Amino acid sequence: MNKRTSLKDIAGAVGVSITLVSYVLNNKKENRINKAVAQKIREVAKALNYQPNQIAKSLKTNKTRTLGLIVADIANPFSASLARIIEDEADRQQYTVLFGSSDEKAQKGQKLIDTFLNRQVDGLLIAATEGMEPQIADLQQRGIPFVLIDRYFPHLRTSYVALNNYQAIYTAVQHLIDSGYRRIGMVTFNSSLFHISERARGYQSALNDNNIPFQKRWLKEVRVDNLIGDVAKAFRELRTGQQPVEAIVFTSNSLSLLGLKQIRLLDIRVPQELAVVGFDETEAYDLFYAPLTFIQQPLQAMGQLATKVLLETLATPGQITQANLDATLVIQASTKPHYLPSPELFL
Amino acid sequence: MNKRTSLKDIAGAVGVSITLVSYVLNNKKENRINKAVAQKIREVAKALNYQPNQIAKSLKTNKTRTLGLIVADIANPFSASLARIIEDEADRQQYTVLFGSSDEKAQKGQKLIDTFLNRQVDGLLIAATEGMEPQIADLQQRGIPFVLIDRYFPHLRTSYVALNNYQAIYTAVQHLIDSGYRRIGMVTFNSSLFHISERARGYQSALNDNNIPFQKRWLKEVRVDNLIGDVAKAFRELRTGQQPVEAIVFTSNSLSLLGLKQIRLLDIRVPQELAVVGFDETEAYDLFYAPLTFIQQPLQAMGQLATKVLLETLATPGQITQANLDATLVIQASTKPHYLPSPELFL
DNA sequence: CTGAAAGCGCTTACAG
DNA sequence: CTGAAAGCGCTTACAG
Repeated sequence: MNKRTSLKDIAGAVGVSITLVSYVLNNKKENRINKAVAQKIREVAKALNYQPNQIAKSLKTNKTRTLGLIVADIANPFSASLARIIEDEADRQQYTVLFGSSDEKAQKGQKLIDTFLNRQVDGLLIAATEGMEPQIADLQQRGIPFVLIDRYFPHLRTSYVALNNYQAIYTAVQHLIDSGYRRIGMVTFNSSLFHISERARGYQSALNDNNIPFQKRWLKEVRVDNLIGDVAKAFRELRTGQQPVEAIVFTSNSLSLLGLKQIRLLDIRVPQELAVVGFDETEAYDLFYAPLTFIQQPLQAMGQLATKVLLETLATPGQITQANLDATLVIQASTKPHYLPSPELFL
Repeated sequence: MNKRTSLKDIAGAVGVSITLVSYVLNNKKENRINKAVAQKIREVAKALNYQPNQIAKSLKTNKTRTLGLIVADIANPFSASLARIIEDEADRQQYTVLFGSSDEKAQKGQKLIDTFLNRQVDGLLIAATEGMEPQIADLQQRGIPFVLIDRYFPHLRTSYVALNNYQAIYTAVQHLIDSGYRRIGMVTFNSSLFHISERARGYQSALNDNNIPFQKRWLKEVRVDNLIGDVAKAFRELRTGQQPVEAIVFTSNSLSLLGLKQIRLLDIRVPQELAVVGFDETEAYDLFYAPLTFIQQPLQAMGQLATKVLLETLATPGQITQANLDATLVIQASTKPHYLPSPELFL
């Protein structure tokens, strides 16, 4: 690679000091600098195609204008969409984003944090995994700017932007009950993370508030590392026995996808035989024969707000912002009222 | 943020020079260094939780161990999956990845290139867009290490790792013809990029080699910036008139998804009324009622090879590697032979 | 076996 | 209005 032009090169060419070149190109002390000289410097800089070396700049200023983004898996549409929103918001303020996938492993998460900090990122956006609580507490204690995204730890007083998971699920279950469904199952993750337990809590509260006794066998918790098998098994169990469930709520896009696949394979009629509520908006739902009722996360708001909060924290260290954003329940045919004869029957 | 510990801090604590600390922690000149001193330095470094400042290191060594990845849109599953593979391969060699989305705009692509180069990335992985040819030529001429991925410019002698698009489509169309279909349509992008024109060429060659006269109205080119409307329109046109097509090949995951959505909305029976070949593997296809025949890209190989080629280029500048990887046609029910009565009829 | 010194490309307080 | 100088945290050729 040809040598890049440096401030020194420009200074030499114009016959001034490096200092002056730096001031001019950074638009500092404009009022005190000779206009003609400034003009000349700008011209030469352009002619030599000067591009500042951000590394050198960073070493001096201690700012890299780089953010570190840690997601569970960038290949997951949820993470990828979020990444895109964050990229755009960061770019708007001339920040660039390093990314890494933790695969839901605390150890990989820690490694990414270390790597990013060694690269002097100005701040971190972290979708935390199970077991990362001590690491997050450590970041907090060290005064490193970060914002948790999508998941957070209720016992830690840190900034975060997350979904109001309790409300999201409660609303969905209430909607099912209002539509005449009583035996309502839920497929969720086997995880101690707060956002997951909140979903279970929302589910149970909704049942409870409607005087429907919660049945343990209605709540299926699957393992992330055996998703396909566990969802299939959970689905079978929910649909068999004396009293199969009449409706199922899935609590992530991947769970919804796998659940719908089961429905298709078993040729179950939705909503006549089973009502379904999915999670997240996905193009994939468009291919399912029944338009799906789903819990829509405010992705755009979540990504933008998290980025904004982080950038504000960089400007004003120490301030803590916590946001639980509400989900929207998009109601479609997959949860049509149970007690009404299906319109299809009249065709 | 508390001050990080530097080499100086360690040197001070141990009572040796910064030089020595640097040598020890980088495992250099091991044989000439006093074991006891080295031991002590390591202990203190650990006690003070020393983490090297990569920025300072980079300024000196001119290596950042960072790669810049430019995709069309990180939110697209194809880009996101590729990003994940690249991340893993880069991580294996202690590289970190900066990413950015060009939105298929040459200008955004150029901006990303500049930003990444200013941040002194060691190399670039670029999914080029229409109009980026001069920019790529410029990179090449400046001796900047990069590898094009997924797309390349045939007139430029640069490293690239791409799909053999001609073969991919040819194979799919040949398969349709072998299965008894004659009137075969294709929905592709309206783009001058080589990988797109190669798809059209593969399509036409396959028809030609089988003595099926190519019909202009069979080849639909849609605009990226009006995808939904254009695909719907293209689909309608392919299915109407005197001689509607009997089969359609879609040439991207997004086009396939939109096409399948049309099929679902219009309640077309696949493959009885229309055979379909999709592009890329997507979980979404699992929700479509008919298992889909699709063109499978060797994503893993593509991402890994591209990253490896780039890292090799960093070690041995100037060498050029070009790879066209073959796609695999995964044959399923959506292209069942036309001339056989559908098994369904016997049920 | 060890360390003083130069230098990577910038920024900026200070002096003139 | 302008510039010499220090320094960010490292690496490494060189001297001893």
